[in-house]
Amino acid sequence: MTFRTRFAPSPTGFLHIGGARTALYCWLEARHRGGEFVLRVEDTDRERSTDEAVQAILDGMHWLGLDADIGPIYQTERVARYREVADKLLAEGKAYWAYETREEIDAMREAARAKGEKPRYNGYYRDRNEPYRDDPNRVLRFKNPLQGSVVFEDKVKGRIEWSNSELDDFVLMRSDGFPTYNFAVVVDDMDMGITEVIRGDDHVNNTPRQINVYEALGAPVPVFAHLPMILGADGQKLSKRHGAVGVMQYREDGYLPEALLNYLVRLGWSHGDQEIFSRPEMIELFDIADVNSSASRFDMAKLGWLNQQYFKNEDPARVAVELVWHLEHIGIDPATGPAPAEVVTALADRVQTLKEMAERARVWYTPITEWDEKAVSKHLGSATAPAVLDKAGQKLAALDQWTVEAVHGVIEAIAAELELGMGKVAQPLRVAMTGTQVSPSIDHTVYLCGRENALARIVEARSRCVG
RNA sequence: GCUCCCAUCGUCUAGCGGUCUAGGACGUCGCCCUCUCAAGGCGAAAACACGAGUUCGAGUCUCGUUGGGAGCGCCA
Repeated sequence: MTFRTRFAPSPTGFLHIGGARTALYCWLEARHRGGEFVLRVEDTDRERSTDEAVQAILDGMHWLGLDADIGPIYQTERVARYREVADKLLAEGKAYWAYETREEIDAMREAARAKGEKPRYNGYYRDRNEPYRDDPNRVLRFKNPLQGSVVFEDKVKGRIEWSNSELDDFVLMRSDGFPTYNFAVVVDDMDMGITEVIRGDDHVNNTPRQINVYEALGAPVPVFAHLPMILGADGQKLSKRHGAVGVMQYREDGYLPEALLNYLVRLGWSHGDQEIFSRPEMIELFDIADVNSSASRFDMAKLGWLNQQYFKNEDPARVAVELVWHLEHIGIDPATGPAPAEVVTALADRVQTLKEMAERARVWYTPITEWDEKAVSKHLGSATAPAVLDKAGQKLAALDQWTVEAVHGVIEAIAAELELGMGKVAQPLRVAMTGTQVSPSIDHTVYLCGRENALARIVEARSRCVG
């Protein structure tokens, strides 16, 4: 039997951070065990499912590189199959029709709650053997065992036991003829040969009833692994207000998919003291059984740090591909300035997101529009600034080759000839090149401007000198 | 209310009865380096929720308390 996991999102919104981690763990577990990864879209809620959401999920998975071996499979396309299985359960006396109205069900629950009991369906039609009626309220309910308990060994939570007396006869098929989640998942996981179910721990409560359905169907019960939640930085459930955004938002915000994945894999899982994991390493080392059983919080600061680690260690050409996307996103034409890979090299240790990187790269692609007053008065207003700029203009114009090293040599020569410290040379030049007093090392800053541009900016800055 | 789950530095975690005067990472703070900003180096502060057991010995096992969370739908 092939090892098989599945990721089964419902398309009622984008792929959020918790879903992304679940998808990652399913994907890793399948890869690690040499099995297959199935993507199944749980769209039986016709009210809330949208095509846009389906697309958003697909886009998110693609961006993260979590490719499925099988799927996407859509549940709505399998309705005939659910009806078939439902009929079988009905024929075998393992399910029955019930005819209560929603109001009656609500009243039933309220009454139970009032008595301090768990709100449940009371099984009124369970043993009545009433003939089938074509009632608009009719639903098919599962005959849950009355006695005993359900026990399963969760791969992350450990042994969980549930008394059948806690479970009621839940709905298998709704009055509209569509299956409920608890029924559809079982049929699907059975049909698709899923051997390991990895999902959020908000499903732990559903597991016992699902196991009962597997058993009623005579199907093998898969192994379960329930992942703890990911909370917001404040320890509260992720909401629209703090961080419950789609993974594609992380792209917009300037994070590399490899950094997000690395962050996510370490959130709830670890391998000794290791923090950085390449994709092959994750596949090799990941084991769902090593996942922590407690909830964790999402920490943007650490994500930022990791993102920067990738800026520093990945091939600049790779990061440049993403940078170009961001440059274009803010209206900069990468063709109007230095090679993006060189920008990556210059800014890698200075920013944590591609968004910042693109913003800070702006000076090399577009003319300076704003001059920081303080910077100008402090560094262009000094007594030595004019001489520095004049010399820089001459020497840079005379350079044989325009390289970072050559530019660096010019700057050192100026400092030596004028008998000035590096600060006295670098700062006026920095203001000339950028209009501000903050930028990467001065040689890179000048180099990235390009000779023509650098010389023009020196002229412009010279005119702003006091003397 | 009922059922289930969870509990080590601010955060992510290591720890699978003795090697824990609890380790690493992010963040924070200090120092160094330094052309700005960073990055980097060095160092510091910082945690076993509480209470009973079991045991020669408990962060590690058991129970309880407290505190979080999830579920109790013809949502998934």
